[in-house]
Amino acid sequence: MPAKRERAQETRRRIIEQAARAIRAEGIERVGVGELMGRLGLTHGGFYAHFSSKEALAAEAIAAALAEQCEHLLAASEAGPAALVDVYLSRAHRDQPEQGCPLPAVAPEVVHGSEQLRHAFTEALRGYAARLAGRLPGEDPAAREETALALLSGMCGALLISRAVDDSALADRILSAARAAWHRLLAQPIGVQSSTRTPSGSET
Amino acid sequence: MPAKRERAQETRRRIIEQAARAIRAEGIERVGVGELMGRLGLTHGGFYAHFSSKEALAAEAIAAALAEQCEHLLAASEAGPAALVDVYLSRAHRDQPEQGCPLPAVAPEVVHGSEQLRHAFTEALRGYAARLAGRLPGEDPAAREETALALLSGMCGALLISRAVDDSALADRILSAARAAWHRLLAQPIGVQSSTRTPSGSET
DNA sequence: CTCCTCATATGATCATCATCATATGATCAC
DNA sequence: GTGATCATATGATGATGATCATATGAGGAG
Repeated sequence: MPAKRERAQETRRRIIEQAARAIRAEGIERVGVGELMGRLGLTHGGFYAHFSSKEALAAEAIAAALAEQCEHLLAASEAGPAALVDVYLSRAHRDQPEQGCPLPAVAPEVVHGSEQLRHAFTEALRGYAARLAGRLPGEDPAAREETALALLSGMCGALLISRAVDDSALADRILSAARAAWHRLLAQPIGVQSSTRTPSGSET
Repeated sequence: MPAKRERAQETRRRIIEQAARAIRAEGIERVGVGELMGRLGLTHGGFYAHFSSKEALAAEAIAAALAEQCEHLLAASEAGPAALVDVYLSRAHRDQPEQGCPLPAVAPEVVHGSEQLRHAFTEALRGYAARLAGRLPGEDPAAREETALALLSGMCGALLISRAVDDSALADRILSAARAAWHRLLAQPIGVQSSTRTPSGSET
């Protein structure tokens, strides 16, 4: 009975895909199981044939969204780290959360989530930062990874606040200010802590 | 009948104060009206004598929390902008969200909140950034305000991700990496956009 | 052709929660 | 002291939503 099983797997995949979009746009808690299934032309009942709980789905959806966003950023960063910043902190990214980075939408909910959810989030983030680090300037791989963590979390915050704000002019200023800051920072690699080393590498 | 009215005003104040703490620790949606009143030794019924809705309370509580945190940061920044960064991105701040900055906890919920809530948030944030800007290095007031926006949103993101993560070592790395990044940035003022001006001022 | 299996649907159930309607009981005016 | 007033309490109500129990119906096996 391969046909049936394939169909089920395909449904499962579609649920994750849809959840990955919905969660980024609305957050985990605001997306109901029934609503999610409804968007796929299904009903709520079948959900638990695929996932043990809503949180289990959330964990998979977050990982999927992070991986997708990571690919997107890696592609953008082929033009250099400045391009990466510009893509992340763009108005397009701010205004299309369902296609973008899941961090701003889900991080606050992960804080209060189950152990399982937090672990899935952590591992996905680790991979995200590690891959991004390869695109950053600097010689020391450890320092590049620190930079990646600071950059990701920092840009995530700017995007989040920019989305929360009422006034579009202020929202734009937040984005452009953050872009300027990170452009500066990436122009020279960051040493660990406050120890200032001899700066060396510059662009990719 | 002043005694009665004073009592009611005092109760109202206590509700806001308690909400400001609870919201920072758990987010708006996770804090129920009944639970909140219960923590004050009251019951849920009287709530609507003080506030027209839960969101109205949230708007006031967020503004109160932002103002409180602003005072705290201003005090810390008397030792210079680096101290401000160190206080915000400290483990203590990460581990005591109910006493700290409301941005990481509430921003994601504000994004999907009512117009009223978003507006209250925006105005409070504007004041927060403006006051902080006074403590930042640089000659141009406009540029200092840009820096304040980038700094606030960026640090908020680092704190948020640090709280979400499972692994305390990784959480600490996020904080220290962000500290290093912002120390660097504040060592020289940021120009607007990517236009590079002649850097001038340095520390406080 | 008939039965079985499994993916999905239908229809509870149970909990949580914001909100409102009404009751109570203390404080204040007279 | 006695009645009015208002802050707070008690007790619905209605909505939402996760989860589960059971039904259905289309494949595939014999």
